[in-house]
Amino acid sequence: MNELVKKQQRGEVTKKKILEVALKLFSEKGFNKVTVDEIVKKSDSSKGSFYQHFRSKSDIFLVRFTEMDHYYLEVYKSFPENMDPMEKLSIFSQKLMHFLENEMGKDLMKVIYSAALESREHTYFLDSNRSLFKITRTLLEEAIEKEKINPELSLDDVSTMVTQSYMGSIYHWGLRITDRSLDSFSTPFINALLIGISKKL
Amino acid sequence: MNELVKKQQRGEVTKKKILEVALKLFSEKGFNKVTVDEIVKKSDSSKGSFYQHFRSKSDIFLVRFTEMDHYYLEVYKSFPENMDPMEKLSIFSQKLMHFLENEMGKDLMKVIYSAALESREHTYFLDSNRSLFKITRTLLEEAIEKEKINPELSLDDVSTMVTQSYMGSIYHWGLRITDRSLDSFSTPFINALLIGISKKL
DNA sequence: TATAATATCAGACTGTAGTCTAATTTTGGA
DNA sequence: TCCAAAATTAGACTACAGTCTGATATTATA
Repeated sequence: MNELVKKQQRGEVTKKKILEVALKLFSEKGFNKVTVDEIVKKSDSSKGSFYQHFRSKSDIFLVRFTEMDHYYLEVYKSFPENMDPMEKLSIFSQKLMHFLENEMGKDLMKVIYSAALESREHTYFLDSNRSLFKITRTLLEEAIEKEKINPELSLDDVSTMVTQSYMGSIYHWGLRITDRSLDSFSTPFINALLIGISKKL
Repeated sequence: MNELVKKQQRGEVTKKKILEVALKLFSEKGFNKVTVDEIVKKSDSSKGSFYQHFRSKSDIFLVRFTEMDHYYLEVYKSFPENMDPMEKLSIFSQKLMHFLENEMGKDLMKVIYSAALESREHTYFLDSNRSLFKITRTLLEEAIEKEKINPELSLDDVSTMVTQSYMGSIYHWGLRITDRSLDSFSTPFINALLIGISKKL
């Protein structure tokens, strides 16, 4: 065991150290007040190591963001089999937003949202949200099968709309200087959208 | 006349020159490939002048973006008096997105959306959209008066939702590498939202 | 018109993210 | 075990947005 750990690449240890120190500094002082030089100094590392393990300063946040994939899956699996798929979607979205605000925080979300627009690799954001998109797509697929959704809309259509509504909620909240919670903004919005795409009786 | 022009502050002439040169360079090479040094050199100006007239490099784009206020008002005023307010909103939104894509362009929109998240002055974005928000709010007010909207929703609620849907449409489109137009993404989304906030019969 | 206050301008300077190169360590195959 | 290839590391260096200072021009006021 010990040997196995030791045989793990030295690099992984360094990466973890840098990640920890960086996240600690970001939470203490805010992303913009922390420099990469400070991070590498306080983690007894170097610029070379930093950029060996992370593509950019904001990549630190992206790594944390992406690590949380498993949470979405847990929420998804927690739904009872027979629950209305539109209700699942609504609750899933609400829990997602609550999670993003409380576990990730506004600073992180703003940095990621901004960096995604600036990054030339379009994979940046979409990759790290892949498992999230997969879940909402699955839920929407179920809703279509159960004829809960306006039959004029395709799975791609509604899947895009849900993505747009998530992005709109988060971006809007990121801009506002407010104490109101993200989900207090997002829930009415997403629920209105879900009504809008529902099959009319 | 000539005298009046001459009496205009020297500064305004410089500002205009910088703006023109910068926009030309941005459209030729893209925002990120143009440096402020290049802009001031090619406009026979200096860093001092640049930052005298603009708060930042991206402020150039914001100025252009904000100059276009009057367009929204024209569209708004073009609607016949008796048109359904929800239809007005739908058409207004569609024209807005078409305008943003074709007159502003994706590069500009991405830069502005990203800079807004990074700027410490929260006025950055909201200010430059003030007249837009005013119009959508007026349209929503009219819709509420005519009882077209779910009475459980306040004007603030629906106004926020429309803003969220605009931001979501634009942000989502900004991320995607696609030839599809912005309004082909935004229109179904915004229309679904409008259905979702409508008063049920 | 004289002068003080303000606006404009030039360009050197600073801060910081990210790159590059060369040294060192680790690993995997012979 | 030995060595070549690959991974890791250090830190000097570059690029560039934005700041600062001091000079010059313009305007407002007396």
